[in-house]
Amino acid sequence: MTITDAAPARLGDDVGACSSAPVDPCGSESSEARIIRDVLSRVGDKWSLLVIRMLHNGPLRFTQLQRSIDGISHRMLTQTLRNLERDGLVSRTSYPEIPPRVEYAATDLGRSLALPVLGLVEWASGNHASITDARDAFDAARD
Amino acid sequence: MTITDAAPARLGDDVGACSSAPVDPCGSESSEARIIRDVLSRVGDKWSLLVIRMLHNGPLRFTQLQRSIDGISHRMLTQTLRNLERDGLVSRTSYPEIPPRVEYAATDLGRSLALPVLGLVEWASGNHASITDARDAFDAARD
DNA sequence: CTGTATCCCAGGTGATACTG
DNA sequence: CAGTATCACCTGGGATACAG
Repeated sequence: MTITDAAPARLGDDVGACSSAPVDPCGSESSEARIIRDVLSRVGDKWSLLVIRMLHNGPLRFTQLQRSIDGISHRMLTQTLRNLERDGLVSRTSYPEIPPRVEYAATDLGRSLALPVLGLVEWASGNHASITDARDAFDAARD
Repeated sequence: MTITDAAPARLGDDVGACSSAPVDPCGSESSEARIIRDVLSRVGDKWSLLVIRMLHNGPLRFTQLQRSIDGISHRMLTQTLRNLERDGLVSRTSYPEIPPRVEYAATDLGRSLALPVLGLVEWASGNHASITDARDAFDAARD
């Protein structure tokens, strides 16, 4: 986990903090980077988190999800659900009735993901204003 | 997600679905959804988190960052740094020397963001295997 | 060294129509 | 109701050249 690995010691060390090693230069950097990007490409798309979040309180049907998530298209909801199902974050239960009924629910893995995600949401809620202000200031200073 | 070169920062563009109620339309739902998407579009792009992470231990120069982050292009590093600076997550200090020297550092806001982000990274590290397994199983069952 | 501008392509996403 | 396929668009992002 974490960030404790290939950290170059501040300024001054100048060139090539890791230029001597013939193999695996810079240690496990790219490995962690890959994990970060991996989780982001999974959860960082436009809709996944919103779906995860909606399913956190209990199963929902396709149409219920579509109504709950403002702006999501039919196609993207299907696609998002497929990816989440594929990654074991959401389960799909189909009832062979007429008309068909399908319920989606968060798996344990999906619910465990919701925890750190909520941390991020909390940060976003708390610092949303700071970001907006900073952005306005930056744009204003750029005239 | 939105990192357009000179984007005029579109904020509340998610209207449409809830147009009837005169007060607090759609409840707090769409508001939270907007915040989630907002933070994700900021941090969920391909490079921002990696930059934030590299700057967590101390300031770095442009070239140091480029060498540290595997695969990032000149253009995207500039662009990512501008966006982070604009949002108050990174500070930029230019020393009028020859050749020019510019140092980037995480702001307090940037560092505070790193915390929940690390939670996500930790989750990713811990559950990476589960996801991969689930995916393999899903793909195998689909033959 | 740092930053900007241009060209260009792959991929994500919406609209729409069709099937079970 | 739920899912799939097709098309068309737009944006992210790499390569490259140029400027300060």
